[in-house]
Amino acid sequence: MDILRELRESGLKVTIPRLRILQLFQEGTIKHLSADDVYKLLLAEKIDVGLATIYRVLMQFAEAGILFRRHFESGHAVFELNEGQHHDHLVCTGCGKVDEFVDEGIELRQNEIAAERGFVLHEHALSLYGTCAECTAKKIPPRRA
Amino acid sequence: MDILRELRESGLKVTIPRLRILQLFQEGTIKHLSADDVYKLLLAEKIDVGLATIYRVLMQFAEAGILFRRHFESGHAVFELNEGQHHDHLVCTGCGKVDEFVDEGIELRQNEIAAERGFVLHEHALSLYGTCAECTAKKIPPRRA
DNA sequence: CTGTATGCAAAATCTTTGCAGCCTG
DNA sequence: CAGGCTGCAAAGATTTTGCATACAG
Repeated sequence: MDILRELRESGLKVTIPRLRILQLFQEGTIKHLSADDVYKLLLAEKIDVGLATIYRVLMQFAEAGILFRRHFESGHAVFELNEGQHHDHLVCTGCGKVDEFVDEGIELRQNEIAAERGFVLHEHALSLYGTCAECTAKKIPPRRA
Repeated sequence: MDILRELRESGLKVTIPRLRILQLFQEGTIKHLSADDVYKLLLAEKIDVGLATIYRVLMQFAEAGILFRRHFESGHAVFELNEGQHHDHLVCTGCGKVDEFVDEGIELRQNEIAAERGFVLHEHALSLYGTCAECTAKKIPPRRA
């Protein structure tokens, strides 16, 4: 199993919480999960786990490069699988849906801008906030800033 | 005074805390301030103010469109003056310095991307994280994710 | 005067840490 | 069997809310 290898290569012991958490992300049903989301999902599976463990595991996964930690405007962190391919986010403020995209042109300009200012870029986050087609149809108003 | 008008137009009474907070941002010495930054600055000015008031005022200013509320990777919110001109951020993870930029090409692509997906865009945030020239010279390593 | 705004303290969130015992390798 | 891992509870950090009093208009 590929999950096992990923854990071992990070020097992490294979435990029930780690396995289940990683599986949750790899299933891909919901790509962006907060610590609390994960907690609730595991409890629903009758897995006896503490929130503290979730936070510790998510942090370790992020440090190991297995997951990314994102901060949308929500005030709390959400995690998503690192699938190699970098991408940016399009967040619907109506229903919370998160869409992903990549744009080569934008990536290039970012590097140019950083270079012009003498910055060595090691990460970037582009998030677009809007109302998706369904929410527009339902006339759900843009969330206030 | 222009500050007074801005407050009155938002239907907010002109009080010492509001005046001082708005002045802090308009002075522009530091463009991005957290609630706690503002609190400390006001205390240093011998102004008797509570943290709760700062949060309330910052929130009201953000709702009135006077300030923007940003979430960089720090886990807490920072505010900056709404100077009309939209811009994005280049954050140094070494010293915390925040640089600003605008790129017409990126703006255009963002709108196209949103349109392609049926989103009505009402906001976006692009933050580049890197190491600035000075920190690179001092060999300050990129902060871990 | 009237309704807002404020300071203080308590509560609510989200996240991290300490600790004794459990489990993987 | 040793060291890492876990759950629980407590502590931290940031932000919000309740309430009586103070102040702007």
